Amino acid sequence: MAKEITPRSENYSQWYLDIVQKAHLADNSPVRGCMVIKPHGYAIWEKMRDALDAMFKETGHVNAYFPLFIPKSFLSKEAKHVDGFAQECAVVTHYRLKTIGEGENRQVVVDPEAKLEEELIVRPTSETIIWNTYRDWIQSYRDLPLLINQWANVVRWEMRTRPFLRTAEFLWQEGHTAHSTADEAMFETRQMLDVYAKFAEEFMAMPVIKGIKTENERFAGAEETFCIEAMMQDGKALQAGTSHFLGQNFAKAFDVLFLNKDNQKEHVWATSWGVSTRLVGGLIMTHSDDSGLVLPPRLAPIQVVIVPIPKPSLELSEVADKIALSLRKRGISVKIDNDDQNRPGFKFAEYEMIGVPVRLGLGARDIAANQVEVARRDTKEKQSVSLDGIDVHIEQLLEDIQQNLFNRAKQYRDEHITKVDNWDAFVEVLEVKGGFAYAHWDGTTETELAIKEKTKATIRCIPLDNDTEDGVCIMSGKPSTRRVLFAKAY
RNA sequence: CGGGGCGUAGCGCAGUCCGGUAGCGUACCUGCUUUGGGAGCAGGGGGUCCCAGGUUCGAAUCCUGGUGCCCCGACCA
Repeated sequence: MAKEITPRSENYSQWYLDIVQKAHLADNSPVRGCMVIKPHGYAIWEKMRDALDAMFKETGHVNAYFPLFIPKSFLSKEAKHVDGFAQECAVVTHYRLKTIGEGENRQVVVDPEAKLEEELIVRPTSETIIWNTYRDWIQSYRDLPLLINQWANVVRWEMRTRPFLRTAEFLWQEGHTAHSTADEAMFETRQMLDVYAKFAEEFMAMPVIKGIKTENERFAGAEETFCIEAMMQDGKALQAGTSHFLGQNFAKAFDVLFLNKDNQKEHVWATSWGVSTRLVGGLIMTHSDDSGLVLPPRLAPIQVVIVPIPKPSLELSEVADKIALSLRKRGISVKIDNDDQNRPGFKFAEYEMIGVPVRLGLGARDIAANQVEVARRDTKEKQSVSLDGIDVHIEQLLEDIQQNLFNRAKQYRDEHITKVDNWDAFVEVLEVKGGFAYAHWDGTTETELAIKEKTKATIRCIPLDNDTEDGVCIMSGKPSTRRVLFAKAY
C-alpha cells in the first residue's frame, strides 16, 4: 500500500485532510489559510458551477462582475453589515513596493511614499459595492427587477481554516437582486433557496433541510436568512447555502430609489444568495469512504474509466475504444488508461482514491467471454457484464449510483435527527449519538447562546416544513410552539 | 488572540538528551524481469539540517533572539 488514508473511525478530521490531499483536490499554499485548488478539485467545482449557472439562467438571472477592491468607507454604510464583517477584512494600504540595499542585502519593502488616500478592503462579500452601483442603474420601476449574479473570489481573514470548508480566500457565486415590492423580493429569496436545495439533492446527492436562521445566525444586514443545512458523516451540520431577504436595508444605506407607477419615490427591495467552494467539502464528507473520494456521477469529471489488463500478443485497445465510443455517444465521460507505467492494481486503487464512479476492467478473460468487469465505486461491487448493450447498462448504472448515494446519505441523516424533550436527552444526542437534536426552544437569543455555551451546539435552522406544536424549551422550560434543529456545526 | 506540537532530500520521518564527515522509508532516474488489487531485483541522482547571532578546534545537536507552519479553543460560509 503506497497510499493510506486515516480511517474515518480513527480520526474523522485527519481522514478529511487525507482525502483532500490524496484525491488530488487541493494543496496548502505558502499563505496561511489559503489553498491551491488542483485540477481534479477544480474540475469538480467547474461541474458544480456549470450546473448552477444553468439554473440561474433558467430563472432569469444574468452574470456580471464587480471589483475585488471596495473603498473602506462603503462597508460602514450599513451598520449591521460592518459589524458582521469588520473583524475579518484584508485591507490594502499601499500601491507600490521598492527595493533597498545592495547585493545579498537587497530586499523589497513597502514604499511609504505610496500610501493610498483611502484604504481599500478586499471584498468579504459584495453587497456594498454592488448597491453603490445599483443606485445609478435604477431609476424607475421599469428598471426592476434587476437580477444579477457574479462568480468571484472573496476574502475573509479567518482565525482557523480547513481546505474547502473554510479558507481565507474562497470561490463562490453571489446573486444580488433588486425588486419593486417586498413580496417579489421574498419570492426571489425563496426561489433561490429552492434552486440550491434542488442542486444539492439532484447533483450532489446530498440531502438538505431548508430552513430559516435565527436572529443570532442571520447574515449581517439581512432581514431574514434562509439556508440549506446538510449532515456530514460525523453527524455535524454544514451550512451549504444561504439566501437572504435584505428588505430595504441596503437601498436605504446607498440611497437606491425608484419611481413607481404613481410617480412616487420608493426604496427598492433586495435579496442576495450564495454558495461557495465549501460545497466541495460537503461533497467529500457526505459520500466518501476509507478508500478515498466517492463522487456522484453527475458531478464526476470522469464518469467511467477503462483499465486494460495487458497481456503480450493481445490487442485490447480496439475493444476499449469501441466501448468508449458507445458510452460517449450517450454523453458519458470516459477515460481509457493506456499508461503502461503503472500496473492494473495500482490503477484500481488510484481511481477509487479519486472517486471515479465506474471502472471497467478489460483483459484476456473478458475478451474471450465477450464481457467486461464492471466495478461500481459506491458499493465496490464487481460484476461481469456482456459487451452487448454495455452502453445502456452503464448509463443505467450511473443513474443507480447517483440515486443510491442520495438514498444512503438520506437514510443516515434521517436516522440521526432525534426528537428530544428534556435537557439530558438533548445532551446525550449531541455527545453520544451525534447528529441533529430536534427540540423545543423558547425563541430567545439569550437561551440560544446559553445552549451554545454549554454544549457547543447551535441552532442550525427553523425548518420550513415543521408544524407548530406546543412544548417547553429544553433549556429554560418556558413555553414553545415549535421545534428547531440543534447541532454542532462546521 | 490563548494552549500545545513541529521546522532535516518532493513527501513522511529518525538523528538533538550525551557536539565529531547527513541517515531511513517513499517518491524520482537507468536497466532487466513483470502486469486480473497499490510489483521485484540491481544501480543512481538529490540537502543553505527554518533564519540570524553566540559558545567551541569542531554545531542539525548547546545558548540567545527571530520566524514559519500544523493541531486544539474563542470568531465565521
